[in-house]
Amino acid sequence: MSFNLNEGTIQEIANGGSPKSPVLQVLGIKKIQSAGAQGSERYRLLLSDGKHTQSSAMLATQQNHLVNSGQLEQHCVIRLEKYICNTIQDNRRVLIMLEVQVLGNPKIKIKNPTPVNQAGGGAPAPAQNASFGSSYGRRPLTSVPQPSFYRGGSSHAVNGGMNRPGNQGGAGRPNQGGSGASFYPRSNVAASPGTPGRGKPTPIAGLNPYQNRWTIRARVTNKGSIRTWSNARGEGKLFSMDLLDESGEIRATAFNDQCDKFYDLIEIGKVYFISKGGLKTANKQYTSIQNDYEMSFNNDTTVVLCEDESDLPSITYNFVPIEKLEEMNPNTIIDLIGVCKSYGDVTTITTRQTNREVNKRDLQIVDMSGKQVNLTLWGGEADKFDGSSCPVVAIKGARLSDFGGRSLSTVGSSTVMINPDIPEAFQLRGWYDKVGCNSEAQSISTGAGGGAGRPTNWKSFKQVIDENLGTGEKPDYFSTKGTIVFMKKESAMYQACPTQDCNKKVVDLQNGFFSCEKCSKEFPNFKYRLILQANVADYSGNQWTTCFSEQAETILEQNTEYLGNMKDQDDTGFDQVFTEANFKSYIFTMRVKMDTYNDESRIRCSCVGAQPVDFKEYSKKLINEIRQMALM
DNA sequence: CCCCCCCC
Repeated sequence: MSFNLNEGTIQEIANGGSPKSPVLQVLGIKKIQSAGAQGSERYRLLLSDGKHTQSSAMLATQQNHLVNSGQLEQHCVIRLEKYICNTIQDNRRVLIMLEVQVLGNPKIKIKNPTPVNQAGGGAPAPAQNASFGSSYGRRPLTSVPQPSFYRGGSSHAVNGGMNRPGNQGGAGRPNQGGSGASFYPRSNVAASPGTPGRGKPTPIAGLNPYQNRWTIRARVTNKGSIRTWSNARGEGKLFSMDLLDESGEIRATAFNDQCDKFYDLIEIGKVYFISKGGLKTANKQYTSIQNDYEMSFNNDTTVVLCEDESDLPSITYNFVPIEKLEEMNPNTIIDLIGVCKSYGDVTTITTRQTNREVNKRDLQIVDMSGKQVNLTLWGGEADKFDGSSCPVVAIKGARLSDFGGRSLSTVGSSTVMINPDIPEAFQLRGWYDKVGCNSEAQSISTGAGGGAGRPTNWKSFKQVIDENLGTGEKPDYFSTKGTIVFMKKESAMYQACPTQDCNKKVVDLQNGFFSCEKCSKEFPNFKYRLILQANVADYSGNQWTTCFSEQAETILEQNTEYLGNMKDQDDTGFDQVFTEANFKSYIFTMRVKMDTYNDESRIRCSCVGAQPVDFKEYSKKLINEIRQMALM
């Protein structure tokens, strides 16, 4: 395969131009790890257009998955669908790659490019917001105000509104020098000496603590209520908000004076010019906002409403599949999307610390990973939730807890969206209606609402061997649809201690008394117990298994006492029971565990459950498996 | 400068 790079585009960008969707080659990828915060990696790329190279290109964090998944690697040829260029100190330009399409990998460097001349002279930085691809209009749906699809992939943004007609290549958005005034509309909201007047807003992705003259243009996607605190270091009040633009997102907090000054002004969903404020390293433990830094408002901070805002996205997500939650540390804050398969009633609990009454509701959320997780909603969110249509639920900023394995809970700063108008939601809807609704998801949450007890772990006998089940420290449990093919009739019953809950085999003293070693007592009687060795076959193989009383009674369709009497008095009838029980099928739940006896280790399989086959349910499972295979 | 966010 041969690739044509768009030669000259790197120089054009360096000069302040904004060529549309340039095709470039990635010559190098360097991971930049920020100190402290986990998961805050950034990738710096060396780009080539065949003629020049550009070394200060940063991949927007929302695109990190391309590198992490191996799709984007050295020598890949890419089409840069969306990017912005940010001038930093000494007039250097940093290219932020917002959306990248990988075209292929020729595995070698194309041509012999030389570093681009960065000194763009006094070039007036005409179009920093360059070359944004088209958006697809979508009809408004649920809670997203005037949503429109903005960008695909596992993390994406939703536009705050449809693009205006003719909005191509920057028309209708901030552009060349003089028209900047329209970009900074006169505002009566909070005019101040610091009101921005000239230049272009800084992309949020370009904010850093080493630069203090900046103005961002951002949508408030979330706003907390005013909270007060009091600790050893003092006391005060604050509120936090999440800010979003095309390049990224950041959390901002206003303390004390700024809290009073800005609380009423800031409204969720609106776009503001915000300039000057402190930036410090973000503590990711408390937020799912994808930014290494966090903003705090200070005395110099100005906030000006921007009414012309339909081009800005209204929310971004960084969804984590449910199956990944099991590997994550509890207490992290994550974004999740899934279908609400079932839900509980609203219940009221009393908090331990403050004796406050609060409402809660548990939802069971499934996604295409085939896993299920319990999600707790609180307060008004719990009250108003209606799950009757199995809606898609997207949560930004849910807290992962280790209760019952893993479960999720909303917190004050979480945003819950029902049936959001985003590609993932449509995909989930389609999957759930066809496949998910008929399949049994494996819950990663046990306990309240998380699905009763252990999820069914379907394994064939062959899989049990292939996957070495039962060889670990703890026993493994699995279920299979199996058929009894042979039973050891002679040893199926034994004489046990008559004491309640002591099932120890007794010794017949041949004098009318029976001795129990465990109880150290002799009894004039005994009780029969079942211990049935049965050979069970499924489609893949067969397995000897030990069935104790309850399961053996199910399989033999007789009660133990009655069988015992038969064994003593009615040989023919006793035989008949086994003949009739043979070749019957059940859903067997087995426990497998390594057992060492006389230095010999072997896997012991005991039957802990034998349910009659519910053919309708079992067929659903098979149909679903066939559908899953068709999807592969 | 907060970072609490409930219950099983």
